[in-house]
Amino acid sequence: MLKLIESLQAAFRAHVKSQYDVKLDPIVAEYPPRLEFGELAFPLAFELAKKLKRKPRQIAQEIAERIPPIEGLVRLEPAGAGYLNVFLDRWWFLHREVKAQPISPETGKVIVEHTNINPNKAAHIGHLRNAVIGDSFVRQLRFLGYPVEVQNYIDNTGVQVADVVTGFIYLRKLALRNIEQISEKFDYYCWDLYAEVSQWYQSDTSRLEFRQRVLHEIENGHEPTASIAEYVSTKIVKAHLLTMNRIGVQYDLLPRESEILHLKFWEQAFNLLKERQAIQLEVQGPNRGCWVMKFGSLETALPESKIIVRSNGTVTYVGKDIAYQMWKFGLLAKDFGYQPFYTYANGHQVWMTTIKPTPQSPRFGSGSRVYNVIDARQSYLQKIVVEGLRALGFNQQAENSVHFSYEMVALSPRCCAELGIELTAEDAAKPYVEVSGRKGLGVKADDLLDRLLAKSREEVDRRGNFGDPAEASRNASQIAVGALRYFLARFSRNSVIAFDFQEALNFEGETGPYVQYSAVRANNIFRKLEEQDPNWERDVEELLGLRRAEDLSGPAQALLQDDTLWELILLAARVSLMVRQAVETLEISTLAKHAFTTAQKFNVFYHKHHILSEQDRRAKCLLLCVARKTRDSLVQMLDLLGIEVPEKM
RNA sequence: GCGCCCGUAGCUCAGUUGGAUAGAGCGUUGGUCUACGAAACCAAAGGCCGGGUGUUCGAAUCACCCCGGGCGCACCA
Repeated sequence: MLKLIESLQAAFRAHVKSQYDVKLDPIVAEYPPRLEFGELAFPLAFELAKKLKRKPRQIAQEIAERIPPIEGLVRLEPAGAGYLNVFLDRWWFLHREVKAQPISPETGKVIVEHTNINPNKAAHIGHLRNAVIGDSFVRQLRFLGYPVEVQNYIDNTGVQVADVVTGFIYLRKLALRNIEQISEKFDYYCWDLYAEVSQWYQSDTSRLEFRQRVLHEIENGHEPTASIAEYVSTKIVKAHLLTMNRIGVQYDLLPRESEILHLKFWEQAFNLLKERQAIQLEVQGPNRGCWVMKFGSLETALPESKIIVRSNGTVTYVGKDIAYQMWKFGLLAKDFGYQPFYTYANGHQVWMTTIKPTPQSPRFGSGSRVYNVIDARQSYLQKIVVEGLRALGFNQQAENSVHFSYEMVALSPRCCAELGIELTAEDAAKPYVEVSGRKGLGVKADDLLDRLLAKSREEVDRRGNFGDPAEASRNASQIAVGALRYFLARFSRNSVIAFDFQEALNFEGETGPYVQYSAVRANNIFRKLEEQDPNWERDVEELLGLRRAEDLSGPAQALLQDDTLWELILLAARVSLMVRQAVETLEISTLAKHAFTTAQKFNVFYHKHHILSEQDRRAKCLLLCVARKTRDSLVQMLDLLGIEVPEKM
């Protein structure tokens, strides 16, 4: 499809240049709203009309009449106020498109950072959105041929971990060996403890001193605090990996803040920042004694400034983030040590940073493009990180630092009621409530998954497709994951999701299971066919060997004119263009939508044409050809969304 | 106060870097099961695209101004 569009654009560009001496760029191609307007439409006559001061319709007419014939077109038609509508030779197009088109590999490593959950409590629904967006994006980049490295940053020395550690030591008064014996789900236990500690501070703010002490002890490796912090954060990171693995999300590397500190990444970045005068020491004013970064254009009133190093000499989060971002681009001349952390059931290994390197570790970092999947609330800080790179003179790296921003997941009022959450009057008045770990307010990822699983298992059992409970369970899990991942992918990234169980637990209509079901139906056709006629592929190949549409049988020729089939071919042909668009605009939902539309059209096709009972051999092969192409593109799109196709549904 | 984002059918959302008659799903009403399984399909009802002004051959889309809502703007992360 892309090739066809490019050749049409070239033909139009050349024609317009020679006939009107006008250079048009770009030449926009559109998909007409209805098939009666053709397969592609070019509004270029509108552009020309402006330059030539003539009526667009007249120009469109003229071009349609005078342009030399183009391969693959049946006709070119002026329409509406001045469109040029393209009508394709269906057999010619189907012929080319049915063959899978290889994608050439790209060079330059892409680093995608996502998930980044504080290792102090269970993952919640907001983290799931991050991971689903990040992982789908990674899959799409890989589809386009990019080498991708997935990083999940672990802030194991921050306030949030310190809070839970404070809770263990000062509130629960537990030693490490007691903590190790906690039998309940550890991330859930910490979820409650974290909320409890926050309350505990609130009722007596002098208790915040405990937090300060703990924070300090973690940074300096003071025992037993440091070991407790290490135990807690590592155990929770493991829990997060398992939760995310349930929905098919895996990582390559877990870079930890502790190594950024201990390997003195910051020191080196700090020296460079000073050397290149990207930051200045404030000698007066409220920020006296701090190193600050100033940015913003000088023409506008006040330049903004951000504290990078506090007056007590410690570095802020943004400072550490600048150092980390520099490392990602290979600008730091330092590197982490790496150790294997966990091996997934599929054999893939996640590595974690350490101080001492493991001899044969893979190479990480040194990307040429970096995407940080972080929610929109951190836009300001992400902007500062990029400004930091710019201030250091790394303009190219600044250009290649992309904040993949998306909106948060909030809780709908109904959802809060269902969870038994009592809201303050202020919160109750809002259209939705922000998730808050500190308040213990939110839907835990594993809970949601369990509920989805229970519901899909019920559906699976009702249908009685499986004798083996293990198979039924696997099937139910694939469907539950499909529902969840599709639900989180279908919203455009700038819209806040007001989470609602009823919607998330739905398996009908615009949902993951709907798309999965279409793919399963398509597979069923081929499974049955395999029993009836194991040599069917030979017949289909023979059909595709026919050069001219006239060689098809009468019924097959008639089918070629059926828009139901034709639409499916067109949708399938657009898949790689959709992926490209999704990646360029950072909009995963584009692909989710396309998958749904394809599934919808397939279901129409499925109802209209009963393939296996088709008597005409050529017609049957044509139907099979369309069904196979559609199935392949559905499977492909689902895979790019991280959704598996169940065996039965 | 400043900055970013959102406002489209009863509800939840799409709307292809300005294009043809604004589309889905849920919900509602009424139809379709002889199994390539109905987790599906068909049909109906439902819209001053928050309001206004402008730019344009053309605006849900762009600009400006309002109105309503969300989120940021720490020597927290």
